[in-house]
Amino acid sequence: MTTIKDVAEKAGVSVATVSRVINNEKYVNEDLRRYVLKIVNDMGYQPDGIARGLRTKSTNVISLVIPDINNPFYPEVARGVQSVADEYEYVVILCNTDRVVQREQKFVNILNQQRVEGIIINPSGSTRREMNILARLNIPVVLISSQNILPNFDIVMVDNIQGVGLAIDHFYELGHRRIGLVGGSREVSSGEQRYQGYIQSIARHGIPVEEELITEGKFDHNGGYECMKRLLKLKNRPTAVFAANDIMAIGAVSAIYETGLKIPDDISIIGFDDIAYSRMMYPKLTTVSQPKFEMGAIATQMLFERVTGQEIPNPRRKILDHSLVIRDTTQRI
Amino acid sequence: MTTIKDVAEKAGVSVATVSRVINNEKYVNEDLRRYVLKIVNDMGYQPDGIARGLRTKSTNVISLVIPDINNPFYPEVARGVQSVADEYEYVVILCNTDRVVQREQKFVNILNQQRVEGIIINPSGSTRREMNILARLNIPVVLISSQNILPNFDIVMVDNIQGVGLAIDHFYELGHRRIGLVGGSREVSSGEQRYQGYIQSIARHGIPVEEELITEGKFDHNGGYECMKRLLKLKNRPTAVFAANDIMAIGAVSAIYETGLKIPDDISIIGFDDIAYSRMMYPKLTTVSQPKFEMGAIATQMLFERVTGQEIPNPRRKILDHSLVIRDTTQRI
DNA sequence: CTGTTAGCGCGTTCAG
DNA sequence: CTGAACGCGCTAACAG
Repeated sequence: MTTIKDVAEKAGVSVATVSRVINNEKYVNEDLRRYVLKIVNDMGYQPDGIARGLRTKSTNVISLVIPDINNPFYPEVARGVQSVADEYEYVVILCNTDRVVQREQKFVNILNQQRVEGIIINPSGSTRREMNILARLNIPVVLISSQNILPNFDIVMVDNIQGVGLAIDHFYELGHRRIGLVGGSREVSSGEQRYQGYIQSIARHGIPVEEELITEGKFDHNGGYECMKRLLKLKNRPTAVFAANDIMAIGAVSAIYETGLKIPDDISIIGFDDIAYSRMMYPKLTTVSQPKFEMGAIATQMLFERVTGQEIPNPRRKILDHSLVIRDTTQRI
Repeated sequence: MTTIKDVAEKAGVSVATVSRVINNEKYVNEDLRRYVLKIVNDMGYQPDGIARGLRTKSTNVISLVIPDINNPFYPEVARGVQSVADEYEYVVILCNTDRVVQREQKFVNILNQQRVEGIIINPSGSTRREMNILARLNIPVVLISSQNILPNFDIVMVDNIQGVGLAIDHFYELGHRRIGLVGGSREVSSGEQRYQGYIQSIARHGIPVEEELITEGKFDHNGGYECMKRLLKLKNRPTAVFAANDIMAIGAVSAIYETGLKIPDDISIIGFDDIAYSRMMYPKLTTVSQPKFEMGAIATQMLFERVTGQEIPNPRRKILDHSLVIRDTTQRI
């Protein structure tokens, strides 16, 4: 690796001058600048980001920590993150925890050591202990799609309770009264919130909440499949089902098809997220849409406002718009 | 941030001793070690990865550069990469180029400056120029699912030509003779190879190659959709279609459904990759399966063999097994 | 406008 | 077994 010193020697100037040239500082003679630049190019010199980082206390890297890279929701968020990170000339380290909290903590530790300048995270769990670990880091943290137990972090999310409300309202208007829940793990905040949204909406319509209609599983395809299986075994099975996310909804669809039932003729179904696949599948999935790319982009924007040292005293909470996208998996009873 | 010096002062020892303790070196008194360790924990000291990196010339980070994070194929590969990176206590910087070559080059430059220790890449393009840029880096590079123009890099891939052969053979055995191609961009090597596989297999069965049955589009849902649209407009449309990857196949399915045709009754279809959706959708997609997770894991393993300085003289080429997974989108004519 | 000097935080000699 | 001194490659003062 050629260093700044090599360049300086070859150019017959001091390292300081080379440093000034490559950092585009003023106060360097135009001719000299051009000359040095030429040498830099000739030698293929690229400044060592590590050494520079040690000096400037900046690494130009942030990180995105997510629970499930196989759920297309997160890649879409990641694209949003990258798009604004690009503007700032930052790279992003993507960490996928596969929902194991222990891995998440290990990542956070390593990231801290690597001196990333900020973290955007959708926690794999939401206990106070985990939040404390994040709080102890001395770098900005933005939470995505997650309720904060400690009021320390900026948050970007949609209103899950209202979102689920839209879904249940739609079922109600279509005449459904026996509505099941294919719920996600209530140990993560979106799981809990969507559960609450279900309960509240059902109650609001004066429908009795029935335990047997409520299931809970992992936030993935198999989780949805298993939950739906249970619902289908009921003597009096639901005519409509809300699933806590699209992947679970797709799992539920698989379960329903397996028993020979038709969608939406026999059972209506609504998901949450509006991943790309929802409009690629047949029948196309009715779902509560949340702005994934924007969520990543806005979170990153908020992160950089802190990374760049702007003093923003209070944690901010940004609620993004959601909407019900009615497609082909819902039908009047 | 507390530094090694702070710890040393508090413990009343030299920084060298603290360094030895945290790096688990021998030759330090057991009692002293325990004492220092306690101080380290009390103060919550974490060594600065940047400073350490400057000294040791190692950053403990590698990178994975992919063209399309929205194609579930790549997240699966990424999981494989992460799984072995974890073992080595490395983190991985994920760069998504959205298939723009220019972005890829920018990433590679930044990564080089950040002194990542190795790169796993599925190039967004495959020109000699791009390969040269990679070759000039002085770090190990492993190519995934990509032919190498320059014989400089380790490669992990499946035999695309044989893979497509499996698909065409299956069509042939089912009685199909009019077989269309929903092809991916031939500017990337997997696109070109799968095209060649199609041509060769068709010819091998003594079927005349017809230009009108061959289309080419972007390697995504819309690409497949557009290609299929063109095929459907033909006076004499194909009875079977091979798509260059599953996402394109799903796009083709959308196009077919839009015209009211049935799958597989009216048209049979086979994809490539075997992404998770392929078995979640209805009808379930027949496809050529390649081992995604393993591909990432093996590539990373090969990368680390070079990162850790083992002298492996010749570039290696690892061909992984593929197989045809027959599901519900193919049928006897 | 340019060069000299001094660290950033750490790991590594080399003495002791 | 332990400590003092040096330097990794770079940028930030401070002189000139």
